[in-house]
Amino acid sequence: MVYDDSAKPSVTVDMVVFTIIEGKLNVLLMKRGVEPSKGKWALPGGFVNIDEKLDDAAKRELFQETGVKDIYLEQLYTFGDPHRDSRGRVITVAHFALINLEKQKQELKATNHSVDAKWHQIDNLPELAFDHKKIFEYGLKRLRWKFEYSTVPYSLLGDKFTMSQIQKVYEIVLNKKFDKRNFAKKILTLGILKKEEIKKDVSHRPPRLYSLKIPIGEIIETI
Amino acid sequence: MVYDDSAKPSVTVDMVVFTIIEGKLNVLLMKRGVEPSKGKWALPGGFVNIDEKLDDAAKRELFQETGVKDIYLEQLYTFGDPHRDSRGRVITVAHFALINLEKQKQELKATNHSVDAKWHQIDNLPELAFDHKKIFEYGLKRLRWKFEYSTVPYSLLGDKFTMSQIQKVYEIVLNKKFDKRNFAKKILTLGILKKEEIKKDVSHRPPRLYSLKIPIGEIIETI
DNA sequence: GCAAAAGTGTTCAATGTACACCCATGC
DNA sequence: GCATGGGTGTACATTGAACACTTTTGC
Repeated sequence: MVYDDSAKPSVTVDMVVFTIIEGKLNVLLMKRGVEPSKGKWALPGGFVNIDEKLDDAAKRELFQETGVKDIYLEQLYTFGDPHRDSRGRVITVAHFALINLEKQKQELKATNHSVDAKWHQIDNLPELAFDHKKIFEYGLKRLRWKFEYSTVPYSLLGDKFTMSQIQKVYEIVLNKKFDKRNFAKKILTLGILKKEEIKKDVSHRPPRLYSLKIPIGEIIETI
Repeated sequence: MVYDDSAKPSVTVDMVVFTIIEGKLNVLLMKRGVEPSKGKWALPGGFVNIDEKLDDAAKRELFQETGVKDIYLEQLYTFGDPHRDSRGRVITVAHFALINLEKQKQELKATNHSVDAKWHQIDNLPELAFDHKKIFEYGLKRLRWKFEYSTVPYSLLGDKFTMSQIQKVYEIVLNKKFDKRNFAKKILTLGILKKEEIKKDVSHRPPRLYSLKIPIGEIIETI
């Protein structure tokens, strides 16, 4: 070891996990069962193991706490104010994640992990522990930024989707409406969608399904 | 303390510091005086003190090692691969910095700090220690991104500058040429420059000086 | 008067925005 | 046949890109 261990900060990961539920943008929060801030809501997260990559730590914590896996995850920012945590010096590497709840449903039901984890609509959040409000806001800003400049929005959708499903996701996250002709034009000229079959069994004109040509997150590199 | 200190990673800050020298983009490197990688070049950086903010640690290390201060600094990314440093688990919070060397000149000369610090042209870098090549490349990407979408380019200029000085800085960093009519039009329509006086004593048509209306870094928030 | 860099406008292409009607299905 | 959401094109404004000549100064 390089210097006196007692002078070392602790390192945690925290996650701002977004999903869409019933047409609303939601973020995952945990009710804290221990001090400090016992009973308050906080972002999911925990300590990084000594031999573990940062994003592996984030995925492990999220799975342990909620049973959720197979998510889109990227690093957000590192918060290291000396007094952000009353337990001592705790530096947290915040991450940003998106999940499609439909794909996870069995998972969530099959485990008991989610007892103190709950989705909250972002326009109606409780008070958050530590500096988690700031971290959440940073995550929300990143989310909206990503919707302008990347393919990550598709991680909120299934493998195949209709144009109006894409549009709804954008409208929910960016909190504004789009003209559907212009929206379709813009999305299609990006050239990232592959035409799939026409969806059947709907009580209106059957829509075309699309899928992604390229992996999620590939179009513009995170900066 | 929260858990066994021996299982704690160490936390460092590293910096990718850019400047322009003689029309070329340069990055600051330190020759390592101790193992591991003794004799190799590395990004400036060091351990974070227990009661110190991350960006304060970055500024302190940079000042200790080079005598440089008053720089533009922002957090870049946190690199935490368990095997990135042979000394053990070392998580580094990388930062990105820009300095105007003209403003620093007295400083650099007045101190002895710079003995093993040296500016290197970015198209002619030596082999770097640890994963610093990756960190450098991430910093360069961020630098170019910032030139498209923010006012940070002005941190490479003095308080007053001519349009062609701005253009040169952009051309050096982005490594391409611009048409001066289009360039001036684009910069001026951003509305961030204030007209200053006309520069005198040049052996050609005297240019107008400009200054920044708003603080550096304000136009677009870092994401 | 000449060398050096400064300053300045128009045309064209591409992109973004506003806007409305018909279509295919289930019931 | 009607309710539901799906699909599509044109006109206009804005933005970005190409392009060349005149101006002001020091020497």
